[in-house]
Amino acid sequence: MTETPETDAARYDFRTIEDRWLPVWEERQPFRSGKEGDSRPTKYVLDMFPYPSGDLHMGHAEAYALGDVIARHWVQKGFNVLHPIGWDSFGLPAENAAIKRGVDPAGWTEDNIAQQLSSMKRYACSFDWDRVLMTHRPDYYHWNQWIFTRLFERGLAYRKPSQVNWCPFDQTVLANEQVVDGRCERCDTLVTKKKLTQWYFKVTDYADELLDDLETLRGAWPDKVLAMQRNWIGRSRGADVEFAIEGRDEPIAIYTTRPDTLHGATFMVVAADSDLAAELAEGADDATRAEFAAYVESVKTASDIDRLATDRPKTGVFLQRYGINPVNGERLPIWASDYVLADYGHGAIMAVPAHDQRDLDFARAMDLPVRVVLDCRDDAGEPLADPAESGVATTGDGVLINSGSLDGLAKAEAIAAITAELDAAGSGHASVNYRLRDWLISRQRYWGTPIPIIHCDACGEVPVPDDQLPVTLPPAEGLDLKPKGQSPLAAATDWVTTTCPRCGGAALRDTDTMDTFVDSSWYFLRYLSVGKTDGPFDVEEAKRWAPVDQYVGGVTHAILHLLYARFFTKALRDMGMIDFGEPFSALLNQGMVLMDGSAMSKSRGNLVRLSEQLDEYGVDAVRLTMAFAGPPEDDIDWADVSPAGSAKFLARAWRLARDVDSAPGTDPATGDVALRAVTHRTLHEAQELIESFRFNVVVARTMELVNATRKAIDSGAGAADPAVREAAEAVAILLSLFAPYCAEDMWSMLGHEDVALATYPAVDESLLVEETVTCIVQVMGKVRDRLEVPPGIGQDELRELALATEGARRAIGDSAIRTVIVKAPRLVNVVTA
RNA sequence: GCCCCCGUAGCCCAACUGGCAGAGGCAGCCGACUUAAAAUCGGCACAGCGCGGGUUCGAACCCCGCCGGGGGCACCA
Repeated sequence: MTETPETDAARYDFRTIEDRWLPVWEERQPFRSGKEGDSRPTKYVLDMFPYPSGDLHMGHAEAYALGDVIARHWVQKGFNVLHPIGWDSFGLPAENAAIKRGVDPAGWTEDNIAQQLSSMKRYACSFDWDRVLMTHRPDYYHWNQWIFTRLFERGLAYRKPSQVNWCPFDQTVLANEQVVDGRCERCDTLVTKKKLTQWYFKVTDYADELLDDLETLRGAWPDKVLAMQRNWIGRSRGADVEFAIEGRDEPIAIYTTRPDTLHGATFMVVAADSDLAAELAEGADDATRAEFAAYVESVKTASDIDRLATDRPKTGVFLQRYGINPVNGERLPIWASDYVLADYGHGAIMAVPAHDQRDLDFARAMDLPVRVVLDCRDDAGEPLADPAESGVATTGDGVLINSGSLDGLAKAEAIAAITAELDAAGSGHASVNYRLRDWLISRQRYWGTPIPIIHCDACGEVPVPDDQLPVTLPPAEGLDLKPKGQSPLAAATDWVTTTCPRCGGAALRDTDTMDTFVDSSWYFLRYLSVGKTDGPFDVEEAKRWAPVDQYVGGVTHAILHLLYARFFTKALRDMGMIDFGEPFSALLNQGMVLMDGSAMSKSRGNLVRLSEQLDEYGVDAVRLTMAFAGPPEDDIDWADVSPAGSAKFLARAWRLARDVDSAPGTDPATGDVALRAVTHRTLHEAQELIESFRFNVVVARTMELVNATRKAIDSGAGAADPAVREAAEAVAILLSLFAPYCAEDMWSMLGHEDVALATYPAVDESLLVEETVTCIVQVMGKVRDRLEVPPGIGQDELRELALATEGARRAIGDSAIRTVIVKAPRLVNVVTA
């Protein structure tokens, strides 16, 4: 071991630098955004807020690194940037931790928040620390309750009994969105069905708008997310058709997207678990009733397990009842089956086995007739095989046959014709259906927002008056939080027992809590007025800042959270509280951080701890690695990237600032032109690259600039050249987006303060024009020569120069020239005969 | 089954949206400095763009068809 010749101060050491600047930033708070009299134009950059389960992990590190690049860039571009953070702090993990360790969920949550907050500060996130919110605090969920009440008043929050998704492990209901592959999103338990009366938000009222407004986000949101939202809403157009039922006064309505195939209906199917099926079975004989009852029982217990299996054989029960086809008076047997869903359309269908695969499968299983009413052809114009024989339904467009007045028509015409016919006859009409269901928000859990409703025997559901909000959670102490099918709040007798706000009589509080997605559906508005006590947010502040200009977060929320936030935004708009209908004008989805090809997990043994990476390579190197790894949407495999390489680069950049040997404020105009050109080209390009999220390329360009500057110092203009200072300052400013500590230290060595607030340097356009450009000379598309030409060269002049080149002449030889393509100043292509 | 996205050096990734396949980095190799090493500085090599057709003067880029990988939805009538 020998002494290093350099002193500490002359050597890049991330630990020293982090220790130096963290307290300074803590003191200066450069990212406070609510200052009085700030006339800069506004930008709202939002990172999805974290759930406080443990410390920050690599995924957070990526998300916040990328969000920070955007926020910091807009600050340097002269915007008043709002970049807040908070915690999505209600939810099952806190409750489960509480059950497991016997601690208070509130304490557990607050501890984790404190730890994450401190990690965020170390990570140099450019958050405005004056605007922090936490959804588990009464001053936040107060306004969940207030908004709930407004939705209730408008009929957008309502209670209904229905078959709900039930997680037997967590002992709570789940939204459709929280059921993944038939399993509970949280605990992976198979989900079953249960009939319960629950609270819903009427998202379906906005189905059309939620779908149509996606158009306005095209280009600003990832196509993938738009497609997923479109899919989820699942609008389908078709017709409702009424079938008279023998022995029943009322007809049954069915929904179909193919009313043109009405003549091909050979039976009807109702959802086995629907009220309609039960009612129809009631009118059948004893044997049928018994068979039906047994079938329904088997469907209920096994449905979600079996639904996972594809190509499951069709099952069902003939109800011994008949419907009448309105177009031809035929008697159609009515079956009950689980392949028809109770909560889509009318829970009943007409079955056209020839032209619907599911109906055909059922028909073949039950030996029901198949009637072809479409003449379908393959690409060669040959008729397709008879579905009854082949087992393959012909679901294409085809031409109608065996269909009375529709014969000879194509699909679209036939649909129009039959819809008009049904309409005239009063037995049907065009109709629209959605895959989207209303949002079930009731949860039988403790750690959430109490639903602000009082149940009164005399008055029914009575909302808690605004002046009695918030309805705060009773202390967890003494309550058994273990899942038991009923909310733990029900056991808080003193809390539950109350009086009716309307009649003053004895009444009970609703004991369910809200889905935590309610919390995150409007939090972006609460940031604008975190301390406000007389409303959820200030309308004027919303006008000033919202909607969010740039939202950054994981694609895991592509459906749930974004759809709900969009719904809330539209509802709040209709209440007159905001004047826009879409919450997030632009969306960036970062990828995941993997290790060795798969998601990190302790059990898999491939967990990379953020804190350890930060200790080993420093905050800056980790952040830079996140940005440099590739396009932000791509997953990063931590095994493929090199935080050590990033650290090395940062040291190299840092040494530029150390080596600069000219005074601050030196006019760069007299500096080395070649280096200046590189600097200005980099600054010019970087802006566009950042604004199109190509951060990896920005870093690469910055590396080039560092290399060019190093070269200028060592073997060119020298450390005292003004261009070297200009370049080093540009490096510091660009690097501040990715590596704030290193950049701040460089900036300080260069004689300045607060690199985060430094103005993005003006690009000197004159330095961007190149003296000469290389023109490639092709013959028949192959490169044969090159020319150095002025960028403004004319087409004709360039053609002549190119034709005269040695390479071109040799390649052309004796051939006649047919055409010469000239794209001045970069290319000439000679086409020979 | 349906719908999206992606295949460029050993690896991560660029390519002015149709014009010289290579910017940057990792790993590798060589050299300078060093007694030696680390650090640093300088240099080098490596793919013909998943495959096959088509359009074009010209295709990594556009079109068609395959192959491979990833993701979403999935009995929604």
